[in-house]
Amino acid sequence: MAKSIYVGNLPWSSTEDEVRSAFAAHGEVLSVKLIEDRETGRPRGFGFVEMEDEGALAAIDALDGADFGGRNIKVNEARPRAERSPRW
DNA sequence: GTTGAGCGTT
Repeated sequence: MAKSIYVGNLPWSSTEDEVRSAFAAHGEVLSVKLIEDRETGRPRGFGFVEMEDEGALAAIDALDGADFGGRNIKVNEARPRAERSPRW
């Protein structure tokens, strides 16, 4: 299973490809998800990255507070999210 | 054409 990573303080002009490239340098990136306002469609400036456990820890330790697009991003382990479709 | 702490919906 993979580990979810929260990435905040991102530039509004940043893309998933940039985030994926930055995280891919420290481990295998399974998926990248940038969150944007579902109502207005504007980027919220943060996102989530799925990586393997060791890669996630390495990326968090290496990219937390690192310079990304001219800003120091915040990288931490993401909080558990509610299931999209409960089976019961 | 804007803004700046935060935790997501495919």
